[in-house]
This record gives sequence, C-alpha cells and structure tokens, in this order.
Amino acid sequence: MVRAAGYAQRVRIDQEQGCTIATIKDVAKAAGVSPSTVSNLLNAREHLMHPDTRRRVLEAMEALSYKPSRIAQQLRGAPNPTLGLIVPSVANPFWGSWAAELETASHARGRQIYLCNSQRDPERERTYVEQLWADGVEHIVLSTSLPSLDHLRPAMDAGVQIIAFDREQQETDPPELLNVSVDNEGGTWLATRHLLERGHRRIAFVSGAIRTVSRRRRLAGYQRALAENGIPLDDDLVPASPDLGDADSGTLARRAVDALLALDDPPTALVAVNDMFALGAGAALREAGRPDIAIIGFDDIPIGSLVSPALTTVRQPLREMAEAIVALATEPSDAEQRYPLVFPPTLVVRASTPRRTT
Amino acid sequence: MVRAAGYAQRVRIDQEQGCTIATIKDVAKAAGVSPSTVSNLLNAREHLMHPDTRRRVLEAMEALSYKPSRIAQQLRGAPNPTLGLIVPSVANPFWGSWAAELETASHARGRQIYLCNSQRDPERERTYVEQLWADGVEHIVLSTSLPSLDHLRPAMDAGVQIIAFDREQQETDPPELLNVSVDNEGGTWLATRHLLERGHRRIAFVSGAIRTVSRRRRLAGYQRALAENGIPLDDDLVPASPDLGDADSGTLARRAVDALLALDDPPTALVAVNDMFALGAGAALREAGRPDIAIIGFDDIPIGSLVSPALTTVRQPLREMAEAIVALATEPSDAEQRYPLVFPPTLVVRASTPRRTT
DNA sequence: GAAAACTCGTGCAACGATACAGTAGTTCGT
DNA sequence: ACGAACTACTGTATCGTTGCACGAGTTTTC
Repeated sequence: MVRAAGYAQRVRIDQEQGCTIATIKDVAKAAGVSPSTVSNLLNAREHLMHPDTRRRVLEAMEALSYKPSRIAQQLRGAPNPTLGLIVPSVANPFWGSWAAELETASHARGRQIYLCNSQRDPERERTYVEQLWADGVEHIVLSTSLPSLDHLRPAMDAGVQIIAFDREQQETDPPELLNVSVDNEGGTWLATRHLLERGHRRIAFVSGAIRTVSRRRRLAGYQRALAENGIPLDDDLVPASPDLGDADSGTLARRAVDALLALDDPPTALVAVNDMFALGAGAALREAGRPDIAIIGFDDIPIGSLVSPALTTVRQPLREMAEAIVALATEPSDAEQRYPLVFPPTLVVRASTPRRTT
Repeated sequence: MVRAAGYAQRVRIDQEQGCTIATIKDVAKAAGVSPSTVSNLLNAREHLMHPDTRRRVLEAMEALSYKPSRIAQQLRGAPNPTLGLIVPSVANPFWGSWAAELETASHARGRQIYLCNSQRDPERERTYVEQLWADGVEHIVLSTSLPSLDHLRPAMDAGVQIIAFDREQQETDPPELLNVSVDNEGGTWLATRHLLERGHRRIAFVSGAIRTVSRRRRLAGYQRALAENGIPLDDDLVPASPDLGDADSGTLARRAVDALLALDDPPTALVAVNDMFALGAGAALREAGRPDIAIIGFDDIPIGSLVSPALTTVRQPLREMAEAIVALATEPSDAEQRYPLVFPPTLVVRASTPRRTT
C-alpha cells in the first residue's frame, strides 16, 4: 500500500545527463508542427496532411529515433499486445515445451509472450495475473489445473480475457472463461488399453497428489480402461502422494515404486500421470532390479525419446493447441468455430512397454 | 509504425457496462477529500492528515477495491518492479531450471519475473528487450552467449540495466554491462580431468556449433586439460556441427556419435558441452551397442539423476548465481562487493563415467 | 458573389497519479 | 496583540499521447 516517494528525481537526473528519450513534442518541434500532427501520422491519419509535412515529420522521427511511449498510449486505453502465459513450473520440461510451442504460434502472429512461473501457488497465480493486468495485458493463458478460478475474479471482471489450458471445463466456471485441453481421460484410456493389449493385467497408476482437474481425468481414464476389460480396481495399485511433484517428481516416483514393489502381488506395468513421473519410476525400477516392468508416460516430452529404453507415451498435440489458443486470443469469434476446445491425444509407442513375458 | 485507431472506444464500452475500475478521483469523492490527499496517503505521507481523514480514505479505498494504476504511475516516472529474464530456449530443461531458480530468488525479495524466450535469435532478443523497456522494466537478466550485445545499445542508453548470464566478460563490452557466469573453462577442465583420472586417454568433445562465448570457454577447458596431461589434440574428436541445438540436441548428438564411432580409433569417453547433448549421446551410444563409453555432461539438470546410468556432470551453482543477480538488480553497490561475477563449478560424479576397462 | 466544401492543419481536454506551492484556520511565543 | 509556526488540507502543472472540435485559408458550386 505504502511506497517510498521520490522516483521522479531519478528521471530528472537522467535528463540532465542527456539520456532523454525523444517525446512526441520533440518530434513536433523538430518538424515545425504541432504534436497533434505527429500523432495523426502515427495513427493512420496521414490523409489529412500535406505530403511535405508528412516527410518532414518522418525525418524528424528518424533523426531523434523516436518511439511512442507505450505507457502513455496505454494510459489512453491502448492495449498491450503482449500475451501473458502462466505455467505451474518452468523447471518441468513439459511446461517448457508448451511455452516454447505457444511462443512460436504467438510469434507467427506478431505477438510476444511474457511467461510467468506460478509454482502451482494460487496466490502467485493471482499476483502474476494482476501484474500482467497492471501492465495492460489483455489476454492471459493460464496453464493451471486448479478446479476453482475464483481468485482471479477481480481481473476477469476488469476485462482481462483468461484462457485456461490443461483444465477441462467445470460447471462452476464463469461463462467468459475459455478452457483448452487435451482429452486427459481419453489419453490414459489409450495408455492403459495399450498395456492390456501387451498382455498386462496388473497395472498401477503412478502420480503425485491427484488434486488437479487434469490428474483426476487421467486417473478416471485408467480406471475406465480397466473396468471395460473386467479388471477390478485395486487401491494398492494407486499409491497416494501428498505432493504434486514437478522438479521433484523423481523422488515421489521412487517412493511410489518402492510401495508397489513391496506388495504381495506387484504390478507388471505402470501408467504414469506424466513423463516426468515415468522417467522417475523407470530409474527406480532399474535400481530395484526390475527393468522388465513396463512403463507408459503422458505428454511426450522431447527427452522421452533420448532415454533408454525410449519412453512409450501419450502425445499431447501441443502445436495444434497453441495455434488454437493464439487464434482465440486474436480473433475470438472466428476461432471459436474453427477449433475444438478438447484435443485428441495420440499413442506414441516406443521401447518402454514390452509385451508381458512371465 | 502505423496502427489501427479507435481503441478508446473499447474502454468506453466497458465503462457503460459498469466494469469501470475505481480511480483515485472516485476514492477522493467517496471520502470527501481531494485526490491529492489520497495520493498523500498512498505515498507514505500520512503524517500530514488527520487520523479521521486517513480512516475515511482507507475505507473508501476498501469499499471501491481501489488499486492505483501502475500505468499512470509509470508515466510519472515510477519504475516497474518486475525483473525481465530472457533465455535462449525454455524447452531446454537447463534454462527452465535456471528460470525457476531466478524466480525463487527474485520472489524472496518481492519481485516478480517476466520470462521471455529468445530462441537464440538476436532480433527476438532485441524486440523482447524493447518490449520490457516499453513496459518500464528497469532490470533485464539476459541469458545469452552472444559475443556482441550491440543490438541492445538503444535500450541500454535509455537506462535499462542489463545483467548478462552465461557469458563471461568480453573486451568490447560497455562498462555498464554486468556479466554473471559459471567458470565454463574450469568446468570442462574438471570434467576432462575426471575422465583422465578414470584412465581414459582418447576423449571426444560433443557439442552443437561452438559459436557462443560459453561454449568456446568449455572447449578451451577440455583442450587445456588434455594439453596439461600431454595428450595431443585431435580435431577428429571434436565433430563440427552447424546448429547450436536446444530441443533438437538429441539429433545433433546422435550425428556426432556416429561420426566418432566411425573413426579408426574411436574415443573411450565423451565430454558433452551440456547435459542435453550428454543424454542424446548416451542414447546414441546405447543404440550403437557401445554403452561402455563414458559420458560426462555439464549443467546438472534434474533429469540427469533420473536416467540410467545416472549422468556424471559439472554442476552450475544456479542458486548462488540467482541470488547474486537479484542482489545486483536490487542493491547494486552493495552486491558488487559481496558476490563474485564468475562462480566455481563442481563435479557431480554418478554412474555414466566408469573407469576405462579395455 | 456568397455559401458550401475541401485542405491542412492546431488547441484543448482527457487518461490516472503525483509533487510541490499555496492557503485557510489554529496555536504559540513574547 | 501580532507575526511565526504549525496543522490539514487543496489547486495546479506535469508525465506522453490521443481524438475531437475548431479554424484559417483556398477552391468549388449554383
């Protein structure tokens, strides 16, 4: 609430040193016209000035290397063209890949991206949204799986368009919220069916805390596939975890694997909630001398193809989703017809899911 | 240069719908005082108003859920407290970890971070710097290894403080530029010496294009360690690559490994320019049936401990470097004495560098 | 030949917040 | 009793840009 005063001094010192940046008035003076005329030129109203004037103003702008102050423009109501992107954890390669993909799609339409790291903390999520809002950013892609988005109401009420990613629509969602996501339930269903086809019957589900919308759906897909094949659900095969796991998913996966191997009737295959858990579980299994146990991941992060055995996984169509989101932010009405909001996953079979042998 | 006009309309429509956000005038009117008084309260000048007035103003602010417009404050010269961070590739787990680390250090001092992805493109680097500058951001951490930073002169002249990361100081650098980096040359020297101690004599260096300051230094460290041990340099052991490699380092590493294995006298150990190349090379070696060849990476990304064999690597002290950088941005004079600008790396020995057997 | 229309501009108020000068009204010192 | 000092505010100009109303001078129209 209370802030130290006196920052205007700094600006004044800069000016005394001659580090001043040119304003519209400087350009106007240099060109011998009024600021209004310069503004007219800048705002596509060139038709109401003489070509000679136009040229003089352009020369003055060039000479002073003038750039309009976006802060002043924003004060007048101009939007900040930047797209905000909030992710749970940049240290997690999946979110890094996602950010890179959205960057590419956004850049193709001439919009830059500010990426923010929420650490899955709703409070940080809120402060980043308000920070972006304070900077005039109009569109925010919120990669979150929190069931409720109430903490963002103030910003949404103020007109910030929020597009949620990795979070299928909930009943309690406000109507202006858009949700773009892969079909999580369908993805783990594919994964589990793949393991069933390879002869596995005792299949575990390895995950951090199942507290997000997407993880609930992934668990549901695993359960549906088992149920459809007449395999009874066994809670022992879904070890509980208190933490969500991002950079530390290695530790969590290891703990889950230890619990599974300690069972009287351990599983022959694992469905991991994502690739990071799959990699962690794989390392734990090899250390425990059970490299025979099959593992399938979810996300298809690039590293999955570099490790050995290469990871079988469920691919999220990141490129297509990124394009849809950027289109939604750029031309909402048009894009809402062209793109779905839930995208189909695909199975990527590699070496980590061998046929059951024993 | 020329932009579509008419955005003030949007604001007006919002206001008609009642979505108006409270301004300092609204608060003043509601509290029955002048805007100046509200401003005085906001700017730590409470001593010059009656306690009752103070209370009324605070109540009005609360009732209208007023937040000062930072855009207006910035127009008056207030700084944007956000820290800008530009990285070459968020899809690369090392840069993701670095961003997360800087986020944590920065958050501890109450400053948020805008992360920008440059794709190693100087032009993008420039537009992001100017974007951040346009938003009033005063401190930018530029994670780049480009030898020249001339493209950022305009912003630096305008007073934007740039702190370069992963780039040791160059002679041509302007004096106001700060460079924070790990001792790259010392790191690969450590790595190479470790392989020598394990009995290896024929050691290759696997990298993407060696076009950045940090990679040149890493190559130099490898060469120095060999020279110090009387091993002649062999260009065949440093396969050239046209691309730098980030998300695609798997492919590049594979190509390098193929070239090395085709030699008459192939290496028994590899020094990789970073962990991503090390992982890619490891996969390629296993596929080629040569899992016996030792590999050491650089960076110590979290995944390195999850793969098998776990990756021996050179750790960058990211936490310490992040703290130093945030301190430099927050209290420059103080921090310049407390922290070094070049940080020592440490060797992390795991399973991927066995003693030479044959 | 006067009104209308067009050309090429300028002046002004506003966006929201702020620093400083100014100004009533009260209290104090001598 | 009268200026000085204090308290508790307010008025105003400013940051850089913009849209609209206005205006002076020239050309066209009937």
